[in-house]
Amino acid sequence: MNFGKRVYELCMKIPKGKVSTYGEIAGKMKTKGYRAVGNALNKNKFKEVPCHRVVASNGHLCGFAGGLKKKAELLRKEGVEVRAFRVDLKRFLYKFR
DNA sequence: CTAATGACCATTA
DNA sequence: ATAATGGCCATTA
Repeated sequence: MNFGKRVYELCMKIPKGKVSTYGEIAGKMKTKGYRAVGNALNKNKFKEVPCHRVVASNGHLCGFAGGLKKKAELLRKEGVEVRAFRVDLKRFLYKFR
């Protein structure tokens, strides 16, 4: 499960109040397995990891193990403006170095 | 090993 | 704007 660990590390690297996309994460890990990234989180569903800060490339919130609603609320609590399960990537997207 | 699934993405209509 | 299609990767059955 080295792959899942990679995603885990990257997710926790996301600062509070910012969000990231599966595409960015996948690109950072030199792979195009966007789906594998989300899959790893879903299967592992680390509760100690801010996986809720990861949204789709279009800024739309995808499924979340535990409740999509919860994910939106969590993001809002962090300071991210969530509108109809959508986030403004222009302002809240954190680009990995 | 093969087939199917999924918290995806981009293109095209 | 939404809908459909093809492609990508890892995990699971």
